Amino acid sequence: MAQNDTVTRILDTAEVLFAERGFAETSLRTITSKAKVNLAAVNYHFGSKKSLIQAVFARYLDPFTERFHGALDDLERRYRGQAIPLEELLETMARSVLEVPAERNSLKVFMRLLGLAYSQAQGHLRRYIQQDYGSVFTRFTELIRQATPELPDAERFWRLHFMLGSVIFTLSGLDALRDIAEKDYDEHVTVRDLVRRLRPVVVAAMQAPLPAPAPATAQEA
Amino acid sequence: MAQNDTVTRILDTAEVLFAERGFAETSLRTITSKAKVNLAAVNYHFGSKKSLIQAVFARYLDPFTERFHGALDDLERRYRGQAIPLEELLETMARSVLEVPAERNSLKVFMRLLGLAYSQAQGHLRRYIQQDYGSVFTRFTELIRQATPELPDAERFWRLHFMLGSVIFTLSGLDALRDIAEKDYDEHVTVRDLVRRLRPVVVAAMQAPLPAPAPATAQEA
DNA sequence: CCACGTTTGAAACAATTGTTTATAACCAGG
DNA sequence: CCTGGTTATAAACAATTGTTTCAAACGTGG
Repeated sequence: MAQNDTVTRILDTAEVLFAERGFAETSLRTITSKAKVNLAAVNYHFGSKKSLIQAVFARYLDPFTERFHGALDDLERRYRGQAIPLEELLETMARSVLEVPAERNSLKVFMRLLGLAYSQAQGHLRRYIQQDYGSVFTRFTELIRQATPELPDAERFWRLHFMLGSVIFTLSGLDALRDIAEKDYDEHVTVRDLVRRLRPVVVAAMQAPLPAPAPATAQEA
Repeated sequence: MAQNDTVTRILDTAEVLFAERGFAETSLRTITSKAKVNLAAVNYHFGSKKSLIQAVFARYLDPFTERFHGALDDLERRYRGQAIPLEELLETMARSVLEVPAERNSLKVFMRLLGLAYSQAQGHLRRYIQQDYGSVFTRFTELIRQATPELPDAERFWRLHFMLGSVIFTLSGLDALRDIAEKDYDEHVTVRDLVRRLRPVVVAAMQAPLPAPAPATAQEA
């Protein structure tokens, strides 16, 4: 029934095609023909291509934010006011991300979509995500702030984005990188492997010594 | 003269438009009209849109690889056979990247283009870059290998890409992130500032402790 | 000055895009 | 049964895309 439903058939097909070809490079005709659905169905059910893209994201992000909020609730309850250790916070986020595909498609697709959203020029997508799902991120960063009181606010901001870049970049480009890695080293790596490898790196990065202060150059005030 | 030359006018306009809107989202008509050049000029001088894109990259990457190779030559000469320290290698790479805009446009545009190239689905662009400019990267990673003998090869491979992600992600999304950072914290941050902030983070990440070995899960051999 | 290869110009091309329209099929509730 | 709103279908739409064509303009070597 869910499989035969036109709406979910469109979403299922669209998310895969978007992930492997990008948004602009995926036409509605490609989606509808592969989904065995009439072309007009997209505009009928979603209104426009743009809305379809957002719907694809919502289907991933809604379960994720719910889980993540719940996990953070648990954490705060357990630590009741005390600062939650950095490792716990990162661990919780990783666990929440890894749990998403239980309700949806592969985690690989999800990360690829996220990567596309952030690299999208102009950034209507990033703005949409920020607007509808920014609150979890805000809550998370605030907890990170309490876990790393020694870091200046600006420094923490940038380091968080450094790490966000590591995660999104490697996980969204996983297929291409895996090909290289498999050829050069034996290993067949999974998303979970990468998350495991990311953990100590992220912790070390957040706890790295502060950079040398900016040198006063001639062209600056 | 260089300014009046049709070819360079096309390239100058294209790289800016590509950087701020993406490749698929930038039409040849937008480029040629903004460059005050006839529409057919692109196909006449470059053959196709695809070739134009590659030409835009070549104009950045050619000077970069030349400088970078030269800088690595200097380093190897100075250390004559001994392993070059990690910090030196990173410092050299950063300096080479920062020097590029001296010959070309802004560094911001360069990083944005790199980010787009890597996030491009399918990845013909990534393949083109790898094919024509992969040798410098290979040389660099070999030196990194000698500088971090304690790291398993696969681990170093992934950590390098983690860091590549940090750099490309933050620097290519600089404009959007800067807006947030400026609002929340005072600072007006430049690319050079980010590179300075990246240094200790990258070093710490590369030297982080090894991850816990992969747990033997049920579905794995 | 003329002739010839190079570059520019305006127009047309064929293909593809997202979206809309009008009609048909469906499928419940009276 | 049939009637009314919901969904599916095929066709057309208008706009935009990259590319090609062919004639005009250019500029340089004879």
